Amino acid sequence: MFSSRWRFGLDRYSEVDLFTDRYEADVETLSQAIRAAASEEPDADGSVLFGHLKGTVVGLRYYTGVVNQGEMVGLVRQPENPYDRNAVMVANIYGNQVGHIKRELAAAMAHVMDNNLAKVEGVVHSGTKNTFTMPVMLSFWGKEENKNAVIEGMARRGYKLNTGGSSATVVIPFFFQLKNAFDNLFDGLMESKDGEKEAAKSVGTPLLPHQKQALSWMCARENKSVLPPFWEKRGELYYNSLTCFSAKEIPERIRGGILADDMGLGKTLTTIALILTNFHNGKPLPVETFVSVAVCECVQTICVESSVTESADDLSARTTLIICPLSVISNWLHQLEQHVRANVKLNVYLYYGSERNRSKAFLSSQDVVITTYNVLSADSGNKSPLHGINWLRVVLDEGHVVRNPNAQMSKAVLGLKAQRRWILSGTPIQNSVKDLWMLLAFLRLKPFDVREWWNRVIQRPVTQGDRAGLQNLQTLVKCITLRRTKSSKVNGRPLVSLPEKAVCVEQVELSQTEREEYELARNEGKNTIRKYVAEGTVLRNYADVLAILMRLRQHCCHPDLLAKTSSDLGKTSTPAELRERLIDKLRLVLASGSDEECSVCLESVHLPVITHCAHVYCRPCIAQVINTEQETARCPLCRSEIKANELVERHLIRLLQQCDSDGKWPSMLPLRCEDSSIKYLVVSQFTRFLSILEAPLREHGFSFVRLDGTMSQKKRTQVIQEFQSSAADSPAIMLLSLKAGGVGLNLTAASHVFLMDPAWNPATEEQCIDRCHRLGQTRKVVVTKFIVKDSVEENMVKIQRQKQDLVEKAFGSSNTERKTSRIDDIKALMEL
DNA sequence: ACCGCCGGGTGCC
DNA sequence: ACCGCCGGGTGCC
Repeated sequence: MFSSRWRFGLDRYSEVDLFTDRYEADVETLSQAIRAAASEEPDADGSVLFGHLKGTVVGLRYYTGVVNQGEMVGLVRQPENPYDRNAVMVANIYGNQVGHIKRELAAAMAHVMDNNLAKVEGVVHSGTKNTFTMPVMLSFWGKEENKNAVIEGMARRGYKLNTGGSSATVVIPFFFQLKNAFDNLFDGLMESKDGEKEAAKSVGTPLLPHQKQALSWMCARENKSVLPPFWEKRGELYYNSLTCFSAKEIPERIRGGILADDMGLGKTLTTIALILTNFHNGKPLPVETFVSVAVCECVQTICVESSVTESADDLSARTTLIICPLSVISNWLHQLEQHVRANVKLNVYLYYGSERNRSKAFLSSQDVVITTYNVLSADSGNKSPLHGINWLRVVLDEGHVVRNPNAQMSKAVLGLKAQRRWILSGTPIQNSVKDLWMLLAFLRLKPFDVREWWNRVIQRPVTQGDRAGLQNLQTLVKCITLRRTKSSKVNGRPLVSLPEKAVCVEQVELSQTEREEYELARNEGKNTIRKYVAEGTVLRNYADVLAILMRLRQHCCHPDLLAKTSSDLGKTSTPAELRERLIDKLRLVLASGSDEECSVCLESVHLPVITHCAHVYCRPCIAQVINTEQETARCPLCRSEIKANELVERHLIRLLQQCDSDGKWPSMLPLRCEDSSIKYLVVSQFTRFLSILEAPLREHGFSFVRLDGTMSQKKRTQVIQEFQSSAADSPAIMLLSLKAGGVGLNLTAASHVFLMDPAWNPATEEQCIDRCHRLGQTRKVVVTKFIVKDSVEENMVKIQRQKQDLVEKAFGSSNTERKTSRIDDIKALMEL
């Protein structure tokens, strides 16, 4: 199953006998990869070349548009043309008309174009000096299924497409190289951008070296007149080497670009510094200060670039408009407050809410106006003040959020008038090359702000694996982007250094009762496993073995965690009552955390089902157990008989948010809040354990929030914001489910981490710790791992690194050697 | 000659 | 356009 485009590509190869069948195995992966990279927009990058045709452009002498040798031209239907409703206009890249396609050919093309059977593109190879007509090479592109219709339709009108060309050739061996290059498109964009610039005095926070570099680069991008990528001066003309277009006037330079630094490197601070440092003519923004002495300092000219040429600018433009997602508005306000000197009066207006001041005069008198994409989008159309102002600068924060060109938001963004344009984004490409178009269009990077040219010159070549296309894309991105990652280095030193991290292991003693209960369970388990070992049935009962381990781990956390067996549900229940209770139980389990671990696969429960003995598993996992053991199938956790038709599924249940919060204060949480500003992450992989912790935390008057996998994205954002706040009444503790949230989760407000129970996979723990031990962390990070002494937890830690291996062996190949070592692992774990 | 041929006028769609 | 086409002038060789 591969895409028609690729089938087409392969047919080509067999035709020209370049490749043999051995490449066919790669086709699936290749097509998938390309599809993923292109997200298939059928009219652009999903198209194949039908063929070429030499045509004629006529009427040159009536129009001013000129073309160069090799220049691409656009073909536009003119159904309203009074002389011929089939008219096809020929225009150069700036949209200046060059001529028309000759009538008879236009009639044939009109049929193809109007029925959307193909897109027709033109390149002029010769005759550019002609007075009256010139030849044009037309190529027809479209969906594979329309190929024959187009070829036949043209042939019927006397035009035979030459289908022997090779422009659509996809050179497979280069593909992976290209794919790799594309993945690294935004890497290493620091070359020759290593000047540093001091921020204006009004910036109160000293910039780090890499931030000074960024400031220097941003000022240069705003002030220096550098030709945009692919433009060069040839005599009196400016020439674009990609499209072969030339113009007398200097192409409009891109004043701005993409700051694509990793999260946490200070894009916001750098942008604030830019606003204050680079006003007109490279001078700082003139701001009022409360202390007269400081006025002199602030207005003082710092480091005026000699190449500043702003004569054509509207010097009355003052305001920088910042557009961001709602969730980061507070961050901007906070950082402006934090980084702008206290004695500096910067006029900042938050253009948000129904009472917002829509006066253009008022808005353009501000230094900074902040608004959201939604407000901008809602405003656009009906006399939007934001669209009526010629801004000094527009900044798109988290710029990658606008990437669907058809969205209202995108149109609103593209309609803004500004002298300088910036995009801030940690991840400028979300999915594919396509995402870049919006960014280039916003920056008005001609000619790529027109989709056709972008598609023809960059997107299609790149998605079809063309080397030159990718190289052009790289050049393009390189010219307008600055990106550093956390691992980038300045003068051989890392950009930022993280504060120290200390990890200590706290051994926890079980109370006497707990120890007795634990030993009981352990001996039971030991005996069971011993029996399996003796019978040689360890592997057949592997799920059971893992369940035993799980129960022991739960013992180490809290007795209430231990799943109740069916006897607790009441043996006298009627089947209907039992079912009712089971549904209730499953609802509780799901409500308290869908990332509950399945005892069979050890992963978060996926497609949860509950057994009649009230244990929750992934449906596929438990189905496999039942399938293997057939009528003798027993619950891996409690050995009750289980039947496939007795499993109760989630979709029968109306999920209710409910927290199981009874429980007793676990003695293992030694919170000492000496410094009241220190915040804590309390992490467990058992969300029910987090629930158990809630009551005692409440009792002891701790303010806390909770983040687990069951929460909606909106709720998560809200909780994170609350926790990250430095306000005095903000929560000091976050109860965090180990697997909740993505890698991007930023919990730097916390500096202490309590890992309440060891995870099978040490990488999971590391990831969790990194949520607070990351850029933005100012304190030393202290991590405490609680391990119950003389328990399975200790052994778990010992074999943590082998866990992945263990699971693989459990469900992997049937290799005898592996089986033996697997059994050894289990024996070690149980101290057998 | 209801043709052919010549040469001037003319010219996108 | 150093073309093609059109239409008026013209007409044996």
